[in-house]
Amino acid sequence: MKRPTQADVAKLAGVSRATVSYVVNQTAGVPISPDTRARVLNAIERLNYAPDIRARSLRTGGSNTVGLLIPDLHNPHYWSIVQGVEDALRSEGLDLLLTSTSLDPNREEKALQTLSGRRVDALILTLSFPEQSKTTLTQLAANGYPVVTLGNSAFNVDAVIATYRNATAQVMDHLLGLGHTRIGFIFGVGSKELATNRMSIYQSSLAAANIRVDPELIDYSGVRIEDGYQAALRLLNRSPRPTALLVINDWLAIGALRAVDEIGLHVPGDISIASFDDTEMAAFLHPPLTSVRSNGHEMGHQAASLALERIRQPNRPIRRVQIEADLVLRQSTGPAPASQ
Amino acid sequence: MKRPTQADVAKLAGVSRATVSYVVNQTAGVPISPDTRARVLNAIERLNYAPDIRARSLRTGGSNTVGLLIPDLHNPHYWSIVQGVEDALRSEGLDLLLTSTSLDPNREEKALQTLSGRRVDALILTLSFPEQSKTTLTQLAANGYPVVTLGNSAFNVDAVIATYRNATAQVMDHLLGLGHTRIGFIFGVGSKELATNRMSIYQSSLAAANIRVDPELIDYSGVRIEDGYQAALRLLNRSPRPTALLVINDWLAIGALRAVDEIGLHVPGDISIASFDDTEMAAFLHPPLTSVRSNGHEMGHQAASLALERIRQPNRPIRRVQIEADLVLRQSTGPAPASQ
DNA sequence: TTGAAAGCGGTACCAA
DNA sequence: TTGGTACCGCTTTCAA
Repeated sequence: MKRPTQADVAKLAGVSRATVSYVVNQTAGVPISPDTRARVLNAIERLNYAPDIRARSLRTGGSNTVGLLIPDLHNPHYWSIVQGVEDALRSEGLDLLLTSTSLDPNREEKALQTLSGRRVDALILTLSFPEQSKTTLTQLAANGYPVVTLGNSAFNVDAVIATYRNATAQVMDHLLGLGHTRIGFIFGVGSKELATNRMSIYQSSLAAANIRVDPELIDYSGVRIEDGYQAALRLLNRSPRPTALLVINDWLAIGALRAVDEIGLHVPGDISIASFDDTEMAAFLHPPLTSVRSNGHEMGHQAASLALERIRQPNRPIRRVQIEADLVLRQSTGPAPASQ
Repeated sequence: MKRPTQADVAKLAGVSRATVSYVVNQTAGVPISPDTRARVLNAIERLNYAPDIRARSLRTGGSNTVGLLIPDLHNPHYWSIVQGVEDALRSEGLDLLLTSTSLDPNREEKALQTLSGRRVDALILTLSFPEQSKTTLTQLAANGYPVVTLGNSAFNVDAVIATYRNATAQVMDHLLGLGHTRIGFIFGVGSKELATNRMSIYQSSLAAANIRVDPELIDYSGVRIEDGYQAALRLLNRSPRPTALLVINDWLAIGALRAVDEIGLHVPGDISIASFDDTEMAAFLHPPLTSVRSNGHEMGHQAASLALERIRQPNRPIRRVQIEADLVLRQSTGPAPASQ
């Protein structure tokens, strides 16, 4: 039981294959008599014909599709990126091909190859392991293939990056200003390189306040909620106990909140918690989270725009779009408890 | 700057296109001399050649890819479905093509067509608007195209369905047993048809306990957290106030928890909350949610297995896999408050 | 207004 | 062990 092809339609309608193509695509400048058109349409209907996109794309050279690579399905931040890309693409009538690498370094490069092997019109990449994927990516770019990196500007391609510098400094100042001196950091990220800048600002902010950076207060956890929970338990068992926790994303912060709760402490009375991303849920948690907003939707949208521009203007100079993160204050941060 | 093709490689290596194909695919039964192989490999390397998957798939008839349609990126339940599908596929070396419809009825059918137009080897569909997509889907199935529906068994195709019947009755009995008589229902679902069975059990359970089904206690909300929050506010403003809230999924339950909090009430002291899906976060919320677990990962995994079977055995009889939801009790449900 | 045929980039059969 | 070539399903000149 094979799917019907253009030829089947042509035969049934008693026309040539070219004619079928004309009516299917409403090809400009090729007038078709109402009668023929009707016969073709009828045949299509009866056979339930739908064109083979592979063949069309092979012939025309364009696929009308953009490929998107994201690292991990578990972090809601990425879903807003996907949503942003999708919205932008859809409004231009393009399709989205989505792949996740589940934070597997080997998968990432393979996925890259698969995606580009499909000859999608452009690639939007949120890399977790830039080092691993470097060769493949560089070669693609060298071939003139439209590539946009998201959250990474280490390659010679269009890029969208969130600049966490100021906002991270702000959140640290916020915590320091509230009198916190022992600030734990739950650093659960797929690949360390992704967030080194945030780490270094965490450290330099402490240094600027004349506070020693205590390695015991930095926890390199996994990326699941459970990992955030465990990390928080570990940190809260240090003594003296930290009075604030900075968490690398909202998702892990959920786990941290639970840990505080189970130990019988309160947020923000005993422990302040601040995180990154400000995803949809942040404002609704208990208590609502102070979070550094990095607007995934906007990032996705911009990335898609860059991709479209590049498709239409292959030779325009490389562009980098920066999206400035900002701090959203809510109830999960407060003054450090008076004494310890 | 076009990407190199097989022909380019052949020319550079001084061999025929066929030979290139042989070494690329390590075609069984076609021995290639070490020398030629080396020359070809070298040419591939130098040109940075990667085969065009469209062309290959066109010729071979298989794409090694399964398409997955999900309704909505906002509900974490779907994330776990995607993850389940992906895991199953990956272990068999297949690729995943993901599309979301953002709960737009028009998009759903269009996405269906795009996906099938790509001639992926199979389609896994989580339909929100079965009525709209009926024609397209039926025709695909009639053509013998491998299709698996997830959460819907209304079509004559392989299907994975979660049976909520028992677990929903259980959660209702649980609440009724705790003395709740006014149980609100936040029914925020992309399309009503998706959860009518849960609704009817909600109603019949009440009836069986001789409790009138109060339409005022059923809130048809949207699908975002904010919607769940607003719905809860509305319900909690009824008088007499409901003492328990059943929420159609964990995501909306986050909003409901927030609403209770803001009104100054407590869960479960004043209000019990139970929801569906039992996604990763449920156990970590404040308080941990009583939830009907429908194991999205398992559903996705099973769906992928059915798809694979169907690909390999196009004529095997249609199979339906049922996944029984079960109730997970946590701290968000408790005895109804003594008096009102 | 319609049709014939070349070709997109591969695969695989058959011959050499 | 390698090469020639028909063909997958479509688009797009060019001619009729």
